[in-house]
Amino acid sequence: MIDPTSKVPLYHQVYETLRGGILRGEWEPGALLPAEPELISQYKVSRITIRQALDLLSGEGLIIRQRGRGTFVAAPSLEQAMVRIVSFTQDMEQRGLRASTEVLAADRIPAPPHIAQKLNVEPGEELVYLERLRLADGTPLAIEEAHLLHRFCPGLLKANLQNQSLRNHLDRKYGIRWSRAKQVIRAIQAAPEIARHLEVPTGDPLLHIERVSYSQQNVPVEFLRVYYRGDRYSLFNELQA
Amino acid sequence: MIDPTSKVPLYHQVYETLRGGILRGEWEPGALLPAEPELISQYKVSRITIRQALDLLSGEGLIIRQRGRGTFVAAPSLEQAMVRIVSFTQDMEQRGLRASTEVLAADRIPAPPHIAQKLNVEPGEELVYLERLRLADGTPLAIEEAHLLHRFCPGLLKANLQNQSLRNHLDRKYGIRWSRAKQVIRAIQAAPEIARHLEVPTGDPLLHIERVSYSQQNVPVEFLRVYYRGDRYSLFNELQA
DNA sequence: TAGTGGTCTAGACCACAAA
DNA sequence: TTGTGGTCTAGACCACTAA
Repeated sequence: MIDPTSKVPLYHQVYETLRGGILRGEWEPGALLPAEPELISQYKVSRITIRQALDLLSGEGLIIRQRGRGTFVAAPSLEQAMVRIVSFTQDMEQRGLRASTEVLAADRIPAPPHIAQKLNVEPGEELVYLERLRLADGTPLAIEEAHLLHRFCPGLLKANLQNQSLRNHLDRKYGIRWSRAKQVIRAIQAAPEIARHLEVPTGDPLLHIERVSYSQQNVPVEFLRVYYRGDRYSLFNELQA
Repeated sequence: MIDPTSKVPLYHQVYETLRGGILRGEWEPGALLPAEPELISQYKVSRITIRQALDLLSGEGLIIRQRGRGTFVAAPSLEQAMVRIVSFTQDMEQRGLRASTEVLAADRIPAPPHIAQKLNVEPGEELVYLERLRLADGTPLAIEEAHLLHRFCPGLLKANLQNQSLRNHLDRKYGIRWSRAKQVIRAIQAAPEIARHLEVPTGDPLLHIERVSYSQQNVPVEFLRVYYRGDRYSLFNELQA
């Protein structure tokens, strides 16, 4: 499973392997991971290398290590929505809600200047514009306006995005996976159009997030605007000294 | 400087020492830290131990390591406000604004049930209540309502908190330092009283943060509510895949 | 007592940056 | 070429947990 001749560091290969297993759900939350000596013989690397991989997982909050007991898979937490790129569906699951989606608009548009700038392309570059209403337990919770660089995902509009996650589709059809994203969080008033879709009065407070997502090649590919109903959505995080 | 007989791990002592130096500003942002071999001879520990300390600092974003060049002190970023416990003054500095404060209320009150619960004490326990208007470049930006457990900071109300940071005062007089904090971020409407102080219309959107801060003994000591003007304040952060 | 993760060491080779 | 940080090893002792 681990390739010692690869240019990817061994500890990172171990990390990716374990991380994949955890995210794919091969171990339930709370499950005991193999002990360090077992991982050593399984992957044929030294203890320090194994521990380097576990350190990464622990730093991400994916595992919990307890001296004398073992290493456990952590339960996904609400705080992950502020640290990790999480899909709407995953986010809702963690909150104990059922997610559904309604596509409001799907078009090809030329990039307006301010969006072109965030995506680091020329104004007028062709974008895929996707506007979706996100519901939690059947009630409107958020509106997402995605702007994707068309040249990275031609033909995306032909896909059925009502029932299929955009994230999976980008991965499977175009090989696009996010590596990281930067976002800005604000409180704003609901514009009439948005308010109507979210079924709140115009002017109600919304939690607004603007996010630029970068592909694994570290290229900005998506500019996303999300409007969450202020009365139904909040963010959690933990700060360090 | 490093005590090998201490029960605190060596790497953590090195980490604390370097971290303190960086936070106290002994190195300017962008400054070159001593190279690893130098730290080894300086602290008389092995390279792995030094690197363990540097890994922590790097994970916090306090340093940037570049192969072949060296290790540099990172410039404080706006994103730190979402990862680290940052004072209002520090936050404003990073945004290029001048911070000032007006004390609106300072009292001793019995803990209301919902606050008592967050602080893990009985309702009625005595609290120090401190309401402050925070200004940026002379204009109202936020209102902070702090609730502190009185028994940890008796006599706090006698202090001059107009010109002195609460954080420094708690540290110097009571030995209270925050180790971590949990917070919830929401978008809400400005209530009339808050709106008046912030000089915005009632009902305007505010970014609202509720935070419980834990002392180094891991005891919740402060419950804080902050109301930021939505038009003048936003949060930044970076997400990982 | 046996097994777990936590800490620490000395030493090695590598890739990258700068002079 | 020199010095930097990046990776990796084998081996050791310790503290904690659970049986």
